[in-house]
Amino acid sequence: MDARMTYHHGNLRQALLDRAAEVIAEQGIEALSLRGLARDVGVSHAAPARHFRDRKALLSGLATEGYSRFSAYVSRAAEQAGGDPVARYNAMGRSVIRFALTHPAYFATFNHPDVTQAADEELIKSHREYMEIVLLAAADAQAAGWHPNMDPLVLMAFSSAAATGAANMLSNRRGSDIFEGRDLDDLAEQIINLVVPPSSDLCGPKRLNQIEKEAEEETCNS
Amino acid sequence: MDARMTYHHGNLRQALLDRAAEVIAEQGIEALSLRGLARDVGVSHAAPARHFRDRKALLSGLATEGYSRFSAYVSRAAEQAGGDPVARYNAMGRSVIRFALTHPAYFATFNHPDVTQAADEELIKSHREYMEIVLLAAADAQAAGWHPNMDPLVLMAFSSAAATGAANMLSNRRGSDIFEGRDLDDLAEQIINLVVPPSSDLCGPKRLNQIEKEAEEETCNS
DNA sequence: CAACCAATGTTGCTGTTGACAACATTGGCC
DNA sequence: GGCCAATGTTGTCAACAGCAACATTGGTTG
Repeated sequence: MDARMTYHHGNLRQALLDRAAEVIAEQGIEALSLRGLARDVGVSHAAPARHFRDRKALLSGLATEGYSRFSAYVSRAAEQAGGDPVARYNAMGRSVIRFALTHPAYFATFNHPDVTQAADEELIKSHREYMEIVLLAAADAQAAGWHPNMDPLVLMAFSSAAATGAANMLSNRRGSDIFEGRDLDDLAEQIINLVVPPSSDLCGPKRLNQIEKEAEEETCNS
Repeated sequence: MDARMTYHHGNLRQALLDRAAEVIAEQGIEALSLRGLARDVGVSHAAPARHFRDRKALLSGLATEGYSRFSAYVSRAAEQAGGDPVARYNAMGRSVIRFALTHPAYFATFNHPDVTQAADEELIKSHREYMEIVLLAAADAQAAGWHPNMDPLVLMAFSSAAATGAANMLSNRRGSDIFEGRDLDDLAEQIINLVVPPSSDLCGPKRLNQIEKEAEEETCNS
């Protein structure tokens, strides 16, 4: 009843993005239509075109916003994890899955064909910023003893693939899958622990002495 | 000019699936329409409805067929890898990525929201069969020394997530991503080697003695 | 202050698509 | 020979994307 009464909406672009996130979370990404959004926001059917050329552009905008939030979310998880770079990287991995489960709408856009095929400059930039955050963190973890001899880019690719793959698997559950009855958070933690051992008790040259001293059990495998 | 002349097509269902795979590979999954397929196959616009209730059902059918091929493809890769269960599992991981790159149409359906949200019985069965193949192979690799103390289901989830995540990442490349100029096959191999060490030189209790004997370098980390 | 104008929103139109209903053709089966 | 289930066709409707022509607004500038 406030801004809606005026001819100009005031912040239509953001209103469309917000409503789009709601619709996706409620009814899935295929149920999204520009005209539907226009109706929901209380605006004529062609108004969205001033802000988003077409459906792809809207999804792309949503993905751009999503990557910003994703970056912030993952960075915050890293900060809260303390000082050990390996523990931080582990926490980042877990946060990827948590983000996918708590913000399914944004996460759904990341892999949507409409978004991945036609990416505009802004989206590419947003995505690259995210990847660079992860790459730096991977390099830090490496410097602290995680796979010391690997190419950091490969390490980043591996861990990103595992984390987003797990996030997909756990959020897109099919009707009767094998994970029936499992605790998702617990499963996620175990998976990420296989990607990045949670603390710095790594199985590598730098740590072999330490391992030998221990009870010869599950330093690397449990 | 052969079967098309008769009133009944003869094998419309399969013709639609085949053409759909072509269209997706050429123009992407969003460009797919039932009416377009009907035109391409030379049949009236409502004929496909006899075989696929709606677009989702078509994609679901394609995914079902895709999982069958996927299972066969991955199983074949395992067979060709020889007898060592760990090497076999590694080969299966690489084959997942190869499948995604060589059969993008089928792979694209696996993660499509229309397919993941409404899965029919057949699709669920087809998907489960694939997962069970992988689960058995994971258990074999485990018995041969790969992460001996972990829950096999978690191991399967981890490696599947990593492999399909990597497949997604490498097939859905955005415009200017970090992997510019890299050899995809090489990247894929390195990633999978981080998931499952290629041969049985594992980093685990059973192998610690062996590690100690070696030159204290990259048994686990390179 | 008045005219202008760029940004934004509206109305109306066209073509495509999905979904449905009524009808036609075919081939197998009794 | 007739029945009938499976399959394909024609016709129709509503929703949508995309476009064009027009309307309203607020800020800018002479």
